[in-house]
Formats: sequence, structure tokens, C-alpha cells
Amino acid sequence: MSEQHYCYKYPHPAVTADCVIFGFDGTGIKVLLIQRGIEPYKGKWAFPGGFMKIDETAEECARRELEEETGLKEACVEQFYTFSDVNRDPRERVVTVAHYALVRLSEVKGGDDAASARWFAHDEIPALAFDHDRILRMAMNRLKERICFEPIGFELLPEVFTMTELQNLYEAILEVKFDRRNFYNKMLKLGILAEAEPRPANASRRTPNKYRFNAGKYAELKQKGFRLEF
Amino acid sequence: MSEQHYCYKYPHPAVTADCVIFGFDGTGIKVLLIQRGIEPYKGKWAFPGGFMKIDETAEECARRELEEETGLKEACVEQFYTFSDVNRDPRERVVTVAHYALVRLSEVKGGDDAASARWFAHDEIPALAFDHDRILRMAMNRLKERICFEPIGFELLPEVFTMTELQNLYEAILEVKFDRRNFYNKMLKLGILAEAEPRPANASRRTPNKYRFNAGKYAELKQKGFRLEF
DNA sequence: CTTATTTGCGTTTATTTCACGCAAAAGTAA
DNA sequence: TTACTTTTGCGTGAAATAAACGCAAATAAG
Repeated sequence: MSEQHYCYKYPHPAVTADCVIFGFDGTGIKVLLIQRGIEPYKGKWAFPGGFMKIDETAEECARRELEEETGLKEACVEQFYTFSDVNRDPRERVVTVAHYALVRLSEVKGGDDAASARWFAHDEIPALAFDHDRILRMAMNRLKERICFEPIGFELLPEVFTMTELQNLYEAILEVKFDRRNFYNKMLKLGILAEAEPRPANASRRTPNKYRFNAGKYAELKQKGFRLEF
Repeated sequence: MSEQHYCYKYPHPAVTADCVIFGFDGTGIKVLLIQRGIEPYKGKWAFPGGFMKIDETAEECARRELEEETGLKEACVEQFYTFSDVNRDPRERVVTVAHYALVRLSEVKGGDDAASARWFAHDEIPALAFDHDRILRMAMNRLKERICFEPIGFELLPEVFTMTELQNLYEAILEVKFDRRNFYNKMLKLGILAEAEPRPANASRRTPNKYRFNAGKYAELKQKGFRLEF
């Protein structure tokens, strides 16, 4: 047995942070998975994650994992649940604080071990290691809830986007279909969108308007207690 | 130094579960706090909580704490956030999985050390130990969110209650005022209330109707995707 | 005895959804 | 080319919902 330097009077579980990384390719939601190279669950896919260092918070740990895999330092990262089933890891007792991250696919660079990392669409998720299928289900549910209260969707879109892209994003996350015209009206009436370019003179009917997220206006609305309703 | 039997190759934080226990006395929300008898934060008030055993989940640990303080085995307990700031406990690195519990005050018995336990109203919370003020703020916010989607409010009321009690509960949690008549209409139209007693013949105008929560009807509605809106 | 409060059960009006219409430009297939 | 479909911007009316408020009976409080 190797050296065991850290001793306690009572048993301590290991604590890890996992990071479910969501991206959006203009049509559907994607999830970044890593193929495990070692036992247990060798060959199975899993979320980026690792042991929390003794001088970092769980969120900092999750951000570290995110950066290792995507190169992104700034991103929307939020903790959503802590999984503590007794036998969720066969090696030792491991409690994991699960997070999700929202990233713009265009800004993602291949990470350290890009060879074993891949983006998967919602309907092509392979067999996952540990209890990661349960973690994914919970992450998706939390995403659905959050997008109705906070404009987190914009974290997944490029700076400038079209109304159709925005609608595709909402439809992908909520797994529903909206009437295009109603979605258009509702979003504009909310006032959290700004026209990115003043629509060129040569604009044809099929050249869509470009928008960007208006954070200032959103902050105003939020104070008055409001809600992105769908 | 005492015996240190449990050794690991890397440092492991301690993991605790805390339990913010909410009750409702017919007018306002109450929180159960325990006065600490030992350092650190001796004399300060804190939520029931303790170290997670190696063979129990965080929720089981929270339920154990709940039962020790209230005698209640069955209650609505939900995890809401894990706090992992590096210095939140001066003794050692402690990560806590925070839960809230909803209990009926009438069913609560004094716990093991009832002497040091007390119910506090929302506006008379004393100075709290550790980062428990932050934990309380987060618990209240989560409660506000949840009550708009799930009928968790009924966990706080007695089996049979009046419409006014129900409204007081919603107003206390959401910290708003409703028009009595609109609240009445909305709740009845939802269909999740059942009349508890068929309203006696000698009922005067000031004898309020008694209701109970109709779980079956709620299950129906939930399937169709619905929402307690306020 | 007078006044204020509580309860049940409405109605009216404003606001918000929701379903759908329409025309212009541009791509698609014959 | 021609005919057809798709995409986009911008409306509009009907239906549903939320919000404001009326009223009378019973009774508790002063």
C-alpha cells in the first residue's frame, strides 16, 4: 500500500466536482463527454470531473475541470445537486457536487486529452459511467427550470444571433415547439433583445434580423420581479 | 493527539448535512435553531446538522438530524445547496450539504436537547454560527421557488385547514399580499383542494369552510404539465 | 348598540395567450 | 423559365386569464 499521509479520527468520504458541459450548435443541445481510460468503468463515457483540492471550493474545482477540457476560463457554471449514494463509486466513498456549464461551441478549443473527449447530441448519449446517467437527467431538468427564470440561454448562443436560432435553442432545451410568430412577438415585447445591426438597406425578406442580449434591460426587469414565461 | 484511524493518500474534507427546519404557526414561517454549547461559535445559534456517516447518504443524515430534534420520521426533506467555502469551519475543512425540511408544528415533540432548541420567526433570527445566515437566505429563496411549482405548502399545514390559513402561508413564504377573493377563486379553480367537512347546517357566515389537500387531483394535473401560479 | 371584521360568492374590466393571416424575397425542382 | 415551397417580418381577432372590486350576512369588539 502507498503512503497514507492524511489521517482522521472518523472516516471521511472523498469529495469530487463533476461538470456537465452543455453547448448548442444552432439546432440541438450537445453534451461534452470523456471516455474513461482507466478502471472502474474503463471505456465508458463520463462527465469531466475530479477530486476537489483542499484549498478550492466545489465550484472552483468544476471550473478547473471545465478549463482543462475546453480552455474556457469564463463561463456560466452553476451547482445543481450533490450525489452521495453510498456505493456510487466502487473504489471508495465518493460524494460528488454536480455542476452544469454553458459554453459557446465556437469558443471551445480542444482540451488536454481531446482525443478521448467528444460532443454528443441529446439523443445519441452512450452508456455512462458511475451514476452519470442520473446526473445528466437532473442537469437537463434543472436547465429547463432555469431557462424560464433566467436568460441563461444567451450563454449558449454567439454574441449576435437570429430570432430563429434563439427559438431553436428554447425548443431544444424545453423539448417543445413554438409558433414562430408568437415566439417572435413575445421575445421582442420582453425588451431584453437589442438589434445588433440596424438592418441594412439591401435587406431582403429572407435576411433575418440580428439581435444581441440586452443585459442592462434585463437587470431592470429583474428588479421589478419578472419572468421569462413559455 | 487522539487515535487517527482513517488514513488517505490525499486530504479529505469532512462532509456534514445541515437541515433548515421550517414550520408554520398559522401566521408566519418559523425556523428551528439550536444554540451551540461548544466552540467554535459557542452560544451562537445554528441549524441542526452533523457529520455524515460513512454508510448513509446526505439526505439520510439530514433526516436523522431532523428526527433527533423533532421526533419526526416522515417529513418533506429536500437538498438545496452544498456549501464548500474553504474556511467556513475554523476546525477543519468541512463541506456541508444543506437541506430544508417542512414540518407540522403540531406534530413536533421536543428533541433530545430541547433545552437549547427554539423556534424563531422570520424577523427575529439571532446571530448565526458559521455561514448559516447565507444558508438560511438560500433556503428561503428555494422555498419561494418551489412553492410555485409544487404544493409543498401543504406539508406545513395541518391535515385540515381554512382558506385563510392557506393564504397566510403563501403570503408568509412569498412575502406578498393577495386579494382574499382572488386567492380564494384561484385556489378553488385549481381543483387540488377538497372540502374536508360538508359544512354543517348551523354554519354561520363567519364559520370558515375546512379543506384538505387533494393529492390525487394534484397528480392528475401534474401529468398534464401545470403550475401553481402567483 | 354601533362599528369593524370575517366569510362566501359573485361581476366587470384589463391584460395576456394563442391560433392564424398575409405578403415579399429567395431558394428548389421541373 | 415556371411553379412551388420556405423563410422572414409584421399583424389581428378570439379566447382565456388575471386583477380590481361589490355585496350581504354573521359576529366579534368597542
